[in-house]
Amino acid sequence: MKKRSAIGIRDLASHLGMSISTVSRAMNGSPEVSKETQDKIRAEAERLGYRPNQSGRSLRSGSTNTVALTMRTDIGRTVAGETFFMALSEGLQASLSSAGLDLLILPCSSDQDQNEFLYRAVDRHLADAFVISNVQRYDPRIDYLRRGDVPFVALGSSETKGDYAALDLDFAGVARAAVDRLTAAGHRRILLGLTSQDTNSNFAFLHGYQKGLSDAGLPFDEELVLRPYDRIAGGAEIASALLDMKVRPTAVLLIQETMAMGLYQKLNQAGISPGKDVAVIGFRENPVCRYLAPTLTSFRVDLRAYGYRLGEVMIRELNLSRKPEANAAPRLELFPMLLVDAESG
Amino acid sequence: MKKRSAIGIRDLASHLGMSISTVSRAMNGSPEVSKETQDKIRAEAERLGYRPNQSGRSLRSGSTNTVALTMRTDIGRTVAGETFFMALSEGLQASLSSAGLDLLILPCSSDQDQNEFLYRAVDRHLADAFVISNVQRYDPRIDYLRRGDVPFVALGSSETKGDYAALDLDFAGVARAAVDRLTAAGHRRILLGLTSQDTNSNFAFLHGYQKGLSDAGLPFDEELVLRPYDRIAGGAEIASALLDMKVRPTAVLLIQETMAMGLYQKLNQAGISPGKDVAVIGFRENPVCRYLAPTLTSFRVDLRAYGYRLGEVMIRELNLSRKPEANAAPRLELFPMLLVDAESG
DNA sequence: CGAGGCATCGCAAACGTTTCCGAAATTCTG
DNA sequence: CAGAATTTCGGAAACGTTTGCGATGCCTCG
Repeated sequence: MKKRSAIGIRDLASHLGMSISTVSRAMNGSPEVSKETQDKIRAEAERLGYRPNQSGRSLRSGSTNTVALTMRTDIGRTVAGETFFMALSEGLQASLSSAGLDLLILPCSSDQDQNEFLYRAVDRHLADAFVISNVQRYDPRIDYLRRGDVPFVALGSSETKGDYAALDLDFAGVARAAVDRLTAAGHRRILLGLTSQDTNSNFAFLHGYQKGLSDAGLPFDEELVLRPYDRIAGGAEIASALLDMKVRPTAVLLIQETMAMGLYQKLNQAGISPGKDVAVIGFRENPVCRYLAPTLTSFRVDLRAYGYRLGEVMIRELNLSRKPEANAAPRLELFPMLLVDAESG
Repeated sequence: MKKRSAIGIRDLASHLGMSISTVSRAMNGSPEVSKETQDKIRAEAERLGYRPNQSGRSLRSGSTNTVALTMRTDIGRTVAGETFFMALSEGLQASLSSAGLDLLILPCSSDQDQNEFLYRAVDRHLADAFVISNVQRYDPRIDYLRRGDVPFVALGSSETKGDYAALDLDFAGVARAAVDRLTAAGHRRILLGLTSQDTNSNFAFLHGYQKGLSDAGLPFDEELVLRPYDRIAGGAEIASALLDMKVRPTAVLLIQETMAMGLYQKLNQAGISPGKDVAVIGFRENPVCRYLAPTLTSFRVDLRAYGYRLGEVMIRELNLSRKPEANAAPRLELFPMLLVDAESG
């Protein structure tokens, strides 16, 4: 059963007539071994197909040269998460590999607690560093990682205090810009579609929305904020709510662009045409937006670049000699997004 | 820097006043240690927050208790891809965890060679077993894994011979059923939209299509087979081709349902209404299909169940005492799909 | 020419766990 | 009740790698 007699460093060393330590150093590019010997060893390693065993290596050195990205599979299952994680990890991978790091994704299913899930991965030392996604407004994982002194980057902002790195899309900025645009076009009642999750992005989006309103001297009406559960079907919910209102809003701002599908459908059924009777703006452009009719005005982000930047931040964290300050503010970086001027708003 | 003074099995043993071996056995549920001692050890482990170090464990035992799913990120970046892998890995995870196995996703970006990518992961012994996806028509990874005697399941069928397990959606069956349905409705010229990739699913789909035609006594016309590169935009290409044909096809069968978006748009622009003037059937239903107008007729698969089944097959493979037969046929299992009778065809 | 420095490499001790083997304690058998 | 069988546990050797330290040879410099 355990047939796999892979070639080990010992075999390689004896083939070469050299010591294990020299071979090890050569494979790791240590300056202590001469250039020629390195080349010879590398060549022989290639010839014999030797690749260092990761377990032995990380057992001894304590590092795996790997960073793990945690991902909730139930999030991605909505059409929403769509291209997000794939494109992101593509950029992340590219960025990390330039520093000799590997990427690995840890999928956390909906029936698992995402906190316990992370703790387990950390304790088993599956990776040297972690990217946590689906960050909650107050996220205990952040404290855990900081306490354990394991490097990480939060993908998404949080209210949890402390000295750590975080990267997020500019939810607040986008919401504000969208509201600015709508008020400039004369809209005064703007429906806001959030999600039911307790993520910080909801709050940031809401704050941007409020800021945009006050910029225009408009009052904030709690009734105009909706938090449907499902993504696509949530759009229909929002449409229904809109249709039921006595003073009907003339614009809708969606944190989830896929909500536009349900919204469009429901509005059309009611004889209200989106983009004409009601302006619609979505948060993040995705390929589907371009095939809605009318095409959906939204904000574009280069997800691959976003992932690449995420990797850069991670590499910085790994090289950081940490002097943890207790109550410092998170080092939050917001990634820019660009307005895509389409037909719906 | 290496502050992480995690608690080890030695600490736990000395805390308990027992030997390391007993503790190790207790943690692994060995029958050699009495029930009471096990409980006591488990409790203390819980109290101290001890979790076995994965590196040490797998170095000694040679197994990681982990299966890896390889995934191309450029595939997933298409709209359908991500919901596919997310839902799949959710089911897979559930299934594997019932056998005490962990799941881990290895993302392979578009600028990496997916063969080398796998070889590296295998040689470094990142996981005990692998699920390879994006299986090519002749896939060298299969030979590699068989030669190395590492357990794996191919997610997707292949022409590569040998004694190995494979699981796939029933592309051929679906294509045939779709064609049967269309010919029964009187269609005689059916456009077929494949992808430009060299995957076996393209061939299976084509074969099912041909079988369906011959069932109805219709000739096969190579001209009716299109292989656009992009998914959504590919739909537009197909529409253009359709419009240009002298004898215009009255139905379209798509291996990629997202092609329907571009197809619909282009057809509508030309004054041809899909579902009325031209019947359209897609391969796999996804949430978007329901929001197309007209709704897209397609075939449904419970992706979570698909993933769950994948896990079961994997577990079977892991328990299999392998006596590799050289030229045996792959043990291919086809997962059933269900017709969703919608408006477009 | 001798002493010190540098470049290059080998020896052996870890890293944390599993597991073979033997020892001790307990129960069973005749 | 003696001996055998069984249960329960501890000692210690691995697993494959990295790395501190010491050894060797060679070069340089006073």
